[in-house]
Amino acid sequence: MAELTALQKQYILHWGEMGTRWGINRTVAQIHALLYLSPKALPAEEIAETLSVARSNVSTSIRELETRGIVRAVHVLGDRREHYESMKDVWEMFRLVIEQRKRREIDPTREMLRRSLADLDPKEAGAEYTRERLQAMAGFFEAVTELHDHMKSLPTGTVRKLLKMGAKMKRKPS
Amino acid sequence: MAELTALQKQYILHWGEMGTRWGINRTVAQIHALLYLSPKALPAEEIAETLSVARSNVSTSIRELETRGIVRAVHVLGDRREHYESMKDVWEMFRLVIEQRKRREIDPTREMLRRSLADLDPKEAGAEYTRERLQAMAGFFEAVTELHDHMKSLPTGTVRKLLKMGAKMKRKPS
DNA sequence: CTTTACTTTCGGTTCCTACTGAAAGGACGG
DNA sequence: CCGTCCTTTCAGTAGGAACCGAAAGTAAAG
Repeated sequence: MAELTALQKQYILHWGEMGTRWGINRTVAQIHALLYLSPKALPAEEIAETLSVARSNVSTSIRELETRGIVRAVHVLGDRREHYESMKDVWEMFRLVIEQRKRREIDPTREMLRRSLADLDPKEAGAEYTRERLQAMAGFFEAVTELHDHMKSLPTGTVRKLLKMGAKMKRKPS
Repeated sequence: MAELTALQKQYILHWGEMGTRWGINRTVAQIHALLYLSPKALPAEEIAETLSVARSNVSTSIRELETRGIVRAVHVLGDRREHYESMKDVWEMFRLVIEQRKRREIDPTREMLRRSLADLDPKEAGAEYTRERLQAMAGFFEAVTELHDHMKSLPTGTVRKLLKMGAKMKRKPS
């Protein structure tokens, strides 16, 4: 994996670029792409060389990927260095990512909305209208949460099926 | 709406903060929050004052919200200024956002993966493994796209129902 | 046609995040 | 217990996005 094929380069660059659009650090995303394509675990040193980034940068990035649970360290006999490998199950990977994203992007707002609705003083000017708006918004966040909670308890395969089913449901929408 | 209640302030600040986590500009998100809570359309000037941001900043932000289709200008009799109001249907709003997000975050990768799989030279070193990885990844992106395409053709109410159904499906997963 | 009210564009500044290189911090082998 | 190998931490820097205020642009009113 020391030498990258044109295709691998393209994939890694693209993934890095997309990462930024998903709010993920470019280097982090690139490292993930590299590890995902690599048949064997790689030491940090090699990652740094292959991607031409500072060794320290690799360290912090790997750390983030580890916390997210999509990269882990493995040990190779006769080598003192840590080697890193990416999770290969794509569906499971995105399940993780989505769960984390929900925690960061959905839950806080859902709670804020609940609190707001509880705190809302009916005597306040325009309380009527405000309540209406907040409730509409809260409805959405509650629904998303509910759906997510059900899905996360299912194994990967089932989720895949569920998506397929949802796709078919179009035909008899009633 | 010139004077904000504590609750409204809280909502606007929170929404702005969340915006940054969703990759949306803080000011843009705040303006949206303000308009969403406002019973009547507001002129840019008033938005700027209420949020304490530069008038020009409001201009560009409003523009972005307009392009996304979640804010529009309306005219008030006897007033030369443009007044802006937010879309109030939350579900429709997120449908828009998700669609745009998909265009930016899913489609390009899906295409890249297709191209890569087409270009993949079987004689290349490790082509076997690379193909396997790419295919797994592509499978996910194709599934997401398929699901989205079906959903976007449905009216808001149906999507809401669909989500509810998905939630129930847990009980008989077969 | 000119004035006035309003909006947008644009160059410069500020702020924030990502990245580097150097130094400090483990841990293993001898 | 010292030296070596590897990893992490940290302060400083560079690059980019957001924001401001001034200037230019547009359109309605008189």
